Amino acid sequence: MRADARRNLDRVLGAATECFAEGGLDVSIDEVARRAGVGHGTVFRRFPTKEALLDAVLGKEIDRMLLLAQGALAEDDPWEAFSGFFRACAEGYGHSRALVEGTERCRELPQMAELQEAADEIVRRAQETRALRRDLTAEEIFELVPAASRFPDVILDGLHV
Amino acid sequence: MRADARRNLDRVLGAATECFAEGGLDVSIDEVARRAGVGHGTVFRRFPTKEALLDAVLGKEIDRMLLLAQGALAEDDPWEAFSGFFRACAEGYGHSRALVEGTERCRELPQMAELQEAADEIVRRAQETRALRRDLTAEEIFELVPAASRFPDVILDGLHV
DNA sequence: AGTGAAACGGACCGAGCAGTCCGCTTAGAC
DNA sequence: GTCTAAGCGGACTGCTCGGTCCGTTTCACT
Repeated sequence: MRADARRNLDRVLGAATECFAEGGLDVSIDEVARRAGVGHGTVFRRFPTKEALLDAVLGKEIDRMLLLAQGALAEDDPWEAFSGFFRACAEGYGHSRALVEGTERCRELPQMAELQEAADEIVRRAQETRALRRDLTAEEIFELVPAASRFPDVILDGLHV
Repeated sequence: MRADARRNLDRVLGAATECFAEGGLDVSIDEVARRAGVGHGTVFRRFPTKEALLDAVLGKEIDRMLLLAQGALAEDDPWEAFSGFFRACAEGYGHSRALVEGTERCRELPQMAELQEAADEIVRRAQETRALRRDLTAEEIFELVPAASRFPDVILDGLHV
């Protein structure tokens, strides 16, 4: 891969991440290209459709979440692990409109399976110690993340037993 | 106003309410007109812009909420009044994507001032009896409504003292 | 039934979007 | 320095959408 191509690819991914985070998934490719300082033809050469670009951006966000989840699984106290991870997810959501609007699309990303498993385990451990209410599945609990991005303490209070 | 005009106006408002509730604010005017069984010229005759139609639909939803709020203010127990109203709001949000996506726009509707006042009073009373946590304003509390549309009990647990 | 105004609806316009294409530029191997 | 393939970007296309316009239809009053 040529050096200029590599550089432009990085710029495009960076610009797309920022644009979608700030303006949501409806931001146009022209806008992304402008912010990246390239022509929009260059964007389409790397990502054949807008959806492909979206998947790349969301995939990187999922990867970041996965690292956080693995960190939480290394923690001793299960409630601390859960609440810390939950707060981190909430903060991520608060910083990115792309995540909020793209939750549905994320479900179909390959990385998601692993993240799902990690999150399940974090929840299972916290529920085992009776610190976390047991009438909700992991999936349901993480539907509360968007709300928690504004008021994490209220939500965690509601989830604590 | 001619009878056919009145009938078509009702149909358009009804169709718009359904369309925006199901598909969000991005549903096209053509779609609304089709569901109403009229040409899209007829829609634009009554509502000069799409925004005007949106405001009409959202305004009617706000009116419904206001009735619920006044009902709650007639209730004896302040916590019951608050939690009942909060649940009703949550259910309304759950049934309408228009409300979710149009929260911002609602803020500028004339009816909103009165609803705001009523909600403030409902919250004030519940906080006075120490049933409702006092570290949040009414406005902040109602930002939790979208989350509560899925899991009202969790949110109310988090809000109860 | 006749008439005039009100209402109708679809043809039409312009803007903005995703996606394509091709002539020009440039990196980097020799 | 030369050469060539990889890379570039902007002109272009087709589509959808909000909004306008006007010839035709329908209501409702006498």
